[in-house]
Amino acid sequence: MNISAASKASGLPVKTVRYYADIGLVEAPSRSEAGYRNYDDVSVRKLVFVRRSRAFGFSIEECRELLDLYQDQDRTSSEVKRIASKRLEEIEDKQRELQSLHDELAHLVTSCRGDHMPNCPIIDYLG
Amino acid sequence: MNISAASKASGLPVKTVRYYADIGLVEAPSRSEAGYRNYDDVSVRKLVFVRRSRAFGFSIEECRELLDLYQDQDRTSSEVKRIASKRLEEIEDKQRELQSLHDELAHLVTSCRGDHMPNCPIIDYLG
DNA sequence: TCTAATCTCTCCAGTAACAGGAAGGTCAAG
DNA sequence: CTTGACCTTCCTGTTACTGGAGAGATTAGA
Repeated sequence: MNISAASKASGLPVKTVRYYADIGLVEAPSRSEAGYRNYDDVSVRKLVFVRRSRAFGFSIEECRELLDLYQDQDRTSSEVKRIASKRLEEIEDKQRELQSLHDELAHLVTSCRGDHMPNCPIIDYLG
Repeated sequence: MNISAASKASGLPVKTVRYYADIGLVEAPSRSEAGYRNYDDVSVRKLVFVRRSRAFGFSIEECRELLDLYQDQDRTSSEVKRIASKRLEEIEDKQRELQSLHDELAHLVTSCRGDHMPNCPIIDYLG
């Protein structure tokens, strides 16, 4: 399987697949005579794993840890849960932050008439 | 007012104040004989304006637009409202995304026992 | 007045996670 | 045999700063 086949199978852009190999996250198991990367099903499964992890917002380093645990038959689920819980807390923090930003900005936008006059509560608030 | 005084007055780090001058966002009105930046109240007000705008998540380019409108006596509030509404929509998009991530991840975390066994629904889901 | 500490300056590098593009080799089809 | 679609590596750019080096300026204290 060359890189574009692996790209399609994993759902990641070719550039990203190559990048993950560069940083030692998911490398192609071998190279062709001409130097082309050869991917197999195992590597593609790892790429998919990383894609899904990234979709949850895990950083590359966290993906590396999760990938290690994925491959470790002696892992404990508590290790996985710790990483996931940490991410969940980050999400909740971000949600609270966005909520307060939203409320404040929505209030300002509502109170702005949005007409041809210069007077604007949004600008007033920022200035 | 030298740069550290402006930093304190605006609530922005010295590095950031210098950076904003570098990119032509908020420049010091003058320089001392030795080349030190001299800030005045007007510039500090602009720095505060940018700090508050950034806190809402406006990009530097949006801050530039908002700052222009701030200083433009002939602005229309509709221009301001358009930019703010755009940002508000981005926030709402992000909120929806985070909400679905949260629900999914929270479900997984809840269903993971977090014990010494390798079996883990989080890993199963990602793999 | 000398000195040491604390400014300030400019310039360069690094961050996260890729994306875009150039230059050049490879492969399959017609 | 050529054409077009691949593949390779390497370099640059993205966002909004932050950290640090090296060097000059200023200020407080002895």
